[in-house]
Amino acid sequence: MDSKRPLIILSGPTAVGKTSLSVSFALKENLEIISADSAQVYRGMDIGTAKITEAEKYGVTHYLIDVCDPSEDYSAFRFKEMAEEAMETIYAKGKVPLIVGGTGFYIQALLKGVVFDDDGPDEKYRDELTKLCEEKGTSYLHSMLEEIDPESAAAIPEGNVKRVIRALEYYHLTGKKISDHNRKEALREPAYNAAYFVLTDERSLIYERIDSRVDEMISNGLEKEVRSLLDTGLNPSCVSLQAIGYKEMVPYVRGEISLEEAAYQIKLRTRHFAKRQFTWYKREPDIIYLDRREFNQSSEEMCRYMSEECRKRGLFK
RNA sequence: GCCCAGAUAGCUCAGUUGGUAGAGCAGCGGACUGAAAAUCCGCGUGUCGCUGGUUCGAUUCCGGCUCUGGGCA
Repeated sequence: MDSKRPLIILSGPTAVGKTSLSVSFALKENLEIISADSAQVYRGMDIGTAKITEAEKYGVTHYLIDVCDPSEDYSAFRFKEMAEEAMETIYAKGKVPLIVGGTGFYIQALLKGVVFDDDGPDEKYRDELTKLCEEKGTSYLHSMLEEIDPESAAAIPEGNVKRVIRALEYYHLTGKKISDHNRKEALREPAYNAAYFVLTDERSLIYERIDSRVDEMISNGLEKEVRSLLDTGLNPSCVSLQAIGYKEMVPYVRGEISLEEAAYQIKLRTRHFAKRQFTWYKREPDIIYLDRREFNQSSEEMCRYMSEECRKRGLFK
């Protein structure tokens, strides 16, 4: 019936328990896992990203973990390229890929086959615009956008400098409006025959889990991990160090804030992140929610349900 | 026991020359198409500690009480 290739996705807010469920399900259905996580790609960033350990993998093959140096800039574009390559490998083995991770933006790019048709990022141009913004203010940049692409200017608040810069960059590289591009891409149908699961739980429970996980990270040596990253000469403003847990530990390591303050900030920002993830999923169509409360927290029951849903969609032969 | 200072939103506090109040943070909602664990936008009714009094009207002034700091004994 559906000629599209099969794809299973398991996403959900941070600290909800995706990793453990994904391994159980992969073992049950003989799947291989591709990580859709913007931070676990970086080598040497293990504790703060709650990266899966070899022991936790139980022999399941994982892709897109530890594939970048922290000095590199990973992106949705790179994720899509690398994930597609990994998927070919998996299909060639006669298996179905399981995408696991909390970066909804990456999943969207892959699932809908979004085309990134410019040659970005243009770091030089970005730096130029950033400097311009510092000198002349955010309204100046925004009015530049207003001139070339009023629709984007209306959609992007003046204060959102990163997205204003991206819109300007897109025009700079292609001569086209990013608003036209976005409108076109938004109409895309999924490129795969997919089952998109989102694992959820009561929010207060997730918040509690976040708090205790952050405490664990700190007692497991997050400070040391951040120190050794900085010791390699890594610039604290690079993309990898903007990840939660790292960004907040840097000022502590420099002696600017207390450990208590750093821990508080990490917990807070992780909660905010989880909330943003919830918002993202609300907007995504065709999500199959897996609410832990409805499965009595039993991963066995959740796996059974996932298998059923996949069969219904013809994902398994 | 006495003296002083506090007591206002979940927290830290501002304020009302007497007409029932507002910031930051938290929290909640939202945006997002090559930085996404990034970045940004929106949402503020709470016995103004309790209790008497003065007043048309008290969270605001006066008295008493309770609690919390600090000081003196």
